[in-house]
Order: sequence, then structure tokens, then C-alpha cells
Amino acid sequence: MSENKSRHFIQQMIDADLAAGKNGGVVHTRFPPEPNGYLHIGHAKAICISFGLAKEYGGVTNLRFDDTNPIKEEVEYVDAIREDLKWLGFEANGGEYFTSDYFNDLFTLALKLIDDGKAYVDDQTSEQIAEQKGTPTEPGKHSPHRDRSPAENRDLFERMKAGEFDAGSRVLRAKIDMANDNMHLRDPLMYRIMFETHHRTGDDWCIYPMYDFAHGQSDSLEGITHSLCTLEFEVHRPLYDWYIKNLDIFPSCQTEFARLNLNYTVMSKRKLLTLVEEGHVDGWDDPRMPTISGLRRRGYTPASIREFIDRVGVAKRENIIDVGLLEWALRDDLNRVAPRVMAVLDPIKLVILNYPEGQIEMLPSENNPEDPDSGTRELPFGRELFIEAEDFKIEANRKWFRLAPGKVVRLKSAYKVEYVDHVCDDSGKVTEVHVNYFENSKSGSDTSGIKAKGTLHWVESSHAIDAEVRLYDRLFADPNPDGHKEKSYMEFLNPESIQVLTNCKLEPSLKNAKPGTTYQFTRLGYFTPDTKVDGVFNRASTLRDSWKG
RNA sequence: UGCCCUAUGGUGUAAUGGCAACACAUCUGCUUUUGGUGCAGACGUUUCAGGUUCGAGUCCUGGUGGGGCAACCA
Repeated sequence: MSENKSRHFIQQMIDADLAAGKNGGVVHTRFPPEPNGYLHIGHAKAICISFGLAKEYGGVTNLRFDDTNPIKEEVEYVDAIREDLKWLGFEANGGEYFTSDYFNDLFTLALKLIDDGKAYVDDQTSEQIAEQKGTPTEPGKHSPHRDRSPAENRDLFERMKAGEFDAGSRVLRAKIDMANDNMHLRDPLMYRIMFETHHRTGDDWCIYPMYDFAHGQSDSLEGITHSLCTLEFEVHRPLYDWYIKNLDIFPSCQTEFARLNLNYTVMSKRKLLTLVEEGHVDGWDDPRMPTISGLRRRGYTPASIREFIDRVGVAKRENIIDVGLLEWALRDDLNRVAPRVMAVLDPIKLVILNYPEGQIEMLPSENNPEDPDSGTRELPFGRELFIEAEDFKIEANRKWFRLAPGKVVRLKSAYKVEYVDHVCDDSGKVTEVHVNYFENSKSGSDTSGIKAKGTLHWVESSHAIDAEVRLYDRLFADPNPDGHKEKSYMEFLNPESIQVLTNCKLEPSLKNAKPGTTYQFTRLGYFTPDTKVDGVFNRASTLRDSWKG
């Protein structure tokens, strides 16, 4: 945190709270994911905000799984969320909780509202209730059961809990105001009957609380001072406050910020789940997914994601962030920390005619020019190398820095070589380029005086490792796949979002590469070993390329 | 024809009634054994109409645009 950095509206609000002596100077936040899907980059924003703010003010953050809907929630998601959170670099230092831990407390709180005449059991169908709710422009109508006595309501509610009634046959509703402009205050549902097995409480319960009657109360029970969430919950805040006031419990306070949107992707768990279920991607952690696990498998670093979120800012207006900013944050981090290695993705043979046959010499190469402490490694060099097919052109103009008839290039960390001739196959495709090298042009001790404009990466052929490399592009071809009224986002899936290269050649040091390290393949981009298949590398991103050939 | 939120370069985000700025993107140039990095520079901004004020991006009124709200989802 730099001192002169401007403060966003939530920081200003907390500053004011603290100045007013609110909550005894404590800042206690929470991150409340529903375990019904994997975390994505939008959650990373929520995480960085809630955990970041607590840390900034010397407070703590709770992780709370918001598991009030047994038909959508699974243990698999709980585990994945824990892993993603830890990987991102955050720890639930306020503790880990489940809303389901509070089912008894919530039941008791509901009873209190019933006894106070502020909640009632409604026997109507969901259709009838929906019908009576009115519309945003018309007030709703009272339920015929609205004026049941507290005693009758208590009896009915306890029997709901005891399993005496069918699923969906009765609900508990708060008695507020059927004519309120805010639809959420028109006698909202508190509990519904569901005979479903819960991932934690099993079959203990057949009534489950709704979000609005669980979330705020859980915040309150945990002593959360600042409950931060996204804009769509703004209209829920009056209800959040109503429950707290009428239950007379700890006054947690909700503040909303704009969620993160990224272009060229979708960001709802439901849509991401559809991509997974329909097989458009290889699971939640497909490297093209905007999920945390997808970004991890893609080769993103936690630091780059945190930096990205920091750059994006916190405000209340809708936004669509350019995915280029995410890529920039990755490159910015990786440029400083990624080990440089040589790899050829689309190899053709380079034969150095005047280099002794069978000779191999070891040449040192920098591990990272941005990091003086990173040292060097030894690269085998010999008469036959692989170079990138696109680094040779039969006809080239003055702006072409790479190899071509009449040109001299530097082989990175090795020698300068001069074109002699080349060999084509029957189809006219170049398969081999022949050159001569300048013995006195060795990297670091070049006395040749010969100029070379370009530098090529290479891999010595007899030592090369074979690998598969997967290149990724944006999953959707449209910047806003979700933004078309007439068309489904599915119609914008980019058919070229993955390209599999099977004939790649890597330098021998990559034999020990493990997932978790992202490398820079010199001149090509950033790559990381895949977590699922050995011998496969995923491209995290390209390098910036300002060459306009 | 309701209510709530919102409106600043292409994209984001600052300004706290007093000279509109920063990042990303784009474009130039320099450096470079990665056409990477780095460095220097350029381009470009307050939704509209009124009002308050010596002074308005900021406050007020109205309009317009965008988002949200009528799940036994969260």
C-alpha cells in the first residue's frame, strides 16, 4: 500500500466508521461462496476486497460456505474453493464456517419473529404466492393466512420442521409490507420445506432457510462488521437490515460494489457449468476457463491475479474489463520471475555445414536477464539444430530480421550463422536450412565484427525433448458473448480457442519441469506443464509482439 | 411507465467545491544477443439541459443512457 494512493469508497466508509468509533475499531469481513461451482476471476475480486480490507485494517476474515440449498451444493466444490483460496494466497484467519452450522440458531430466530407476530406460515402454492406478490408497478395482495395467531404459526412451523407436511406445501414468511416498492419487502419467504439430503447435515432437516433469512443472520452471528457483496444484492439490503432490527441482533452492515466482468468470456457459474457439462471444455479447470483453477492450470501466478484485481479498482458502476489487462498483469509478473528456456514449436532443421560432425559443446545461457541472481545453465549445441519454421523465409525484405538468403542471424547464446542454402520437400515446404557459422562470434566473446539484426531460438536435435504444446486463444470470439438478446452465448464459442502442436522440441533441462512453474519459452511466450497429462505444456500467454510484418 | 443504483479518454479507475490525472490499450523514437524487457514521448476524457456558487466532474432539479428488482436460487 503506497501512502498517496487514492482510497476507494469502501475504504473511505471504513475510515469514517473507525473515526466514529463504530464496532470498537474492529474490521471483520467474510467471504461467503455458495459451494455450487468453482471460483472464478470474479470471485477473486470479492476475495481480494474482503480479505484485503480486513488485513489493511488489522482485522480478520471468515470463510463461510453459504450452503442453504441442498440440491445444488456438493462437497467437491467445498474442497475446490478451499484450494483456490489458499492458492490465491489468502487464509481464513477468522475461521471457516458453514451456514448450515447455524440451522438451529436460525430456527430459533425464526421462532422469535413468529412469537412477535412478524412471521407467518403460508399454506399457498408458490404460484399463488407469486401471483399475490404484484409487480414492480402494482402492489401485492395479502395472503389469506397472513393474520394467523403466533400460537398457530408456531405450531405449524414446528410441524413443518417435524416433517408433517409435504415438500412445497407450506412456507414461513416474514410479515412486512405487501405494497412496498421494494419487492423483497413484500412478505419474503424465510423457510421452505425440502426433503433433500444436505451435504453436511444429512437428513436432519427438511426445512431450509432462504438466502435472505440466512446470510445476514450468519453475518451477525459471526460478528461481521463489514459484509461486502456485489451490486445485485443492493435491493436486498433493506431486508437485511429489517431482519437485524427486528431480531435485535448484532448490526452487521452490508455494502455493495460492482462485480468484475471480463470481455471474451462468460462469468456466471451456471454458464460455466454448462460449458463443462456439454463438453465444450475439459472441466472446470480447462485452461481457457476464467476459473481460478483454469487460470492456475493455464500458468497464471497468484501474484498476477492479485495485481490484476488491484488494477481493476473498486467502484459501483458496471464495467467490462479488457482481458488484455489480465494478460498484462501475467506478463508483468512472469517477466520478472519466469525462467527462460528454449523451445521450438514448429521445427525445421538447421544444419551448420562448417561445424564438426558429431561435436557437442555446452554453452551457458542466462536463466533470466531480469534477475541477475538467477544464474545460467548449460545448453548443448551441435551441428544439427531445430529452429522455428517461421524464422526462415525464402524471400525477405529489409525489415526481415530473421534468417533468409543473404542474411546473418545470431543463434541465442551461441554463434552467428550465415545462410548457405535450403531444402524443400515435394510440396515446396522448407524442411532444412543450411548455414555456416562464424567460430569467433561465440556469445560473450564475439570478435567477428559481423552484424546480425535478428536473434533466433533453437534446440540441438540429438538432445531435444519431444513434447506436445497447447496454444490457447479466447474461449469466445465475441467481446460480450452474453450481450446479445437474440443469440445465445454458445453461438460465439471460438472454434480456434485451442490449437494442439504435437511435434515440439524442448531443451533438455525441461525434462524435470513440474506444474506450478511457468517458463518463458524464449521469443514465444509463457508456458507451463499441464497438470493432467505428462509431456504437455500449456501456453499461458504470448509475448508482446510489436513486429508488424 | 414503479423503486433502487449508476454515468470522467478506446477500457478501467482517481479528483472529496479551486489547474481533469494514473494505469492498460494505441502510436513514435531510443536501447536490446528475446521484434520480449526497459527508457522517453505522442494521442485522447467530465451524458444533456437548467440552477446554486466568485468558481461545478463534484452540490440541486429535470431529461437521456446503462444496470438491477416481480426464484420455495444465492
